[in-house]
Amino acid sequence: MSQQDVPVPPWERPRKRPAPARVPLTRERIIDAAFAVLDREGYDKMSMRQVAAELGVAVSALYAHVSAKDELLQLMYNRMLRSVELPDPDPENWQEQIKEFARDGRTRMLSHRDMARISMEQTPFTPELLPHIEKLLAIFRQAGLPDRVAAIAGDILSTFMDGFILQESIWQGRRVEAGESGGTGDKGWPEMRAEIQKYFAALPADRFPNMVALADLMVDESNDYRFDLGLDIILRGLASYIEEK
Amino acid sequence: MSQQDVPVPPWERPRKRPAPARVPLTRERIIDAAFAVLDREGYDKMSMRQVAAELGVAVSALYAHVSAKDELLQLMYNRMLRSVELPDPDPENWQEQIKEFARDGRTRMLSHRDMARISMEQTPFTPELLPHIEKLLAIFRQAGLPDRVAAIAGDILSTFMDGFILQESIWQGRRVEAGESGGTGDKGWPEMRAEIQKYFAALPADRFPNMVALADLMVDESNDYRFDLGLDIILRGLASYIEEK
DNA sequence: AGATCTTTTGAACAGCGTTCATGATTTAGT
DNA sequence: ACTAAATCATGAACGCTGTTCAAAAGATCT
Repeated sequence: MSQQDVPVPPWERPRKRPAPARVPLTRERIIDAAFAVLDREGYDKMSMRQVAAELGVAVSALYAHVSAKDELLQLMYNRMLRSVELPDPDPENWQEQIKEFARDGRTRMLSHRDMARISMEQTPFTPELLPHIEKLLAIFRQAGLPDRVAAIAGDILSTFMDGFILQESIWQGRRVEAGESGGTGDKGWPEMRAEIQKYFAALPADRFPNMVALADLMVDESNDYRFDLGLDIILRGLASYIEEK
Repeated sequence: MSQQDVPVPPWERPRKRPAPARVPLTRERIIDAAFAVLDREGYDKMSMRQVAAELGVAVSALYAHVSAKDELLQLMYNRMLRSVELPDPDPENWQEQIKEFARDGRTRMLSHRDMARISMEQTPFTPELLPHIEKLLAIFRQAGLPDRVAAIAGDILSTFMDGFILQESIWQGRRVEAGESGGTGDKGWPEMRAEIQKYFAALPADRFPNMVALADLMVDESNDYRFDLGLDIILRGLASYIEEK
């Protein structure tokens, strides 16, 4: 930024050509800007025009590097899981390996606002994903899962992950919306949770006995806890197929 | 339709007022039209303007009955699960009960194009859903699940359902898109599946041994089969908690 | 320095959700 | 039956969206 405001000092110019005056637009820079806008404004407001504005550039300039918004979203998706790495199969610890993979994935997703929305729209079998799918398959197979289960276990898992995180971020989105309108409406997570819990507990007990009874458990637990429990349920289910081989 | 083109015959006019000449716009009619547009054009093209056109009415007329597009989508969502009914808990058959519920839900979703997209955006605890959640809880608890598991079992299940169906419909969407462009590109499901399978099988076997080995199983099975297997995995996982009570 | 090729621009198109004053139509009161 | 009141639908407008394209600007090479 400041590099292009200040003239380049002579002693730092060993290059033949004085380095391009204008920093050229690249895919990488566009993706960076897109993430900046996404994190600041959210998915709904992340328009091409906003991204261009972030770069101080005309909208149409983007289309020289990116064929459409869909492609940009795909690039963002790929960027996000660029550094994902799965361990080699360790049949003793396969459940823990999978859990760690899932938790890491969730952390990645949540590290960018509304990322789950973007992830959901992507085709599940992108070339960048193939190595990860391969490793997942390896882990499942070496754990002893029958092939027909191993073949779709990854599907089930990623479906759960995407779905869970998407729901999670939709909830967060609602909270922000509600907070924007009113002056005192900027209620945080705990307040909102308390409200819902109160609402559940106040339901007519004759028609909703179970909801009233479980109001605490349904709402009070953190998303981390619920995610882990869901993960555990799925892994137990998968494990139950091992003997059948 | 033809009722307003042809003058009303005198012998069929026992009403004081000759029945409103213009059929009044109602929420129900708007929802009907919205579904018509959705099924015909898909989610992306289902605009307020299209819905209004479907009714032969100005766009702004809709806003007298529906506060915003979000509300219309919510109404569509509620309409879809209006007739959902869950059985009373039968602890002997709880797994089969849940499976039937899930299969019925999936059928409903798939009966309207892109319905999963709409469903995903909805808050999970809408008043219309409460009775269903209550019954689900009843089934899970009477089956012997510990409370902390029963409380989020419904969450896990619906997350899986929504996620799975959404992925499913995104795939279908891609297929349609691809089919629209090219003349011979109108490839059906089986052709596409065969292509992907071929692609998997043709991967370098040294780097992707598991994918090559499981190419058939990963792609060849129908969505119904995969959905049922996923369901079974989750139910087995849930069942594994029963003893711990 | 001039010509070539790449990148960026600005304007435009068609469509979107939403609002609002105006005009039409149905309902209610006398 | 005729008028006053309330309801409903309209069309135009605002500000936004993704995307295209001829023209201008910039960098590169001879």
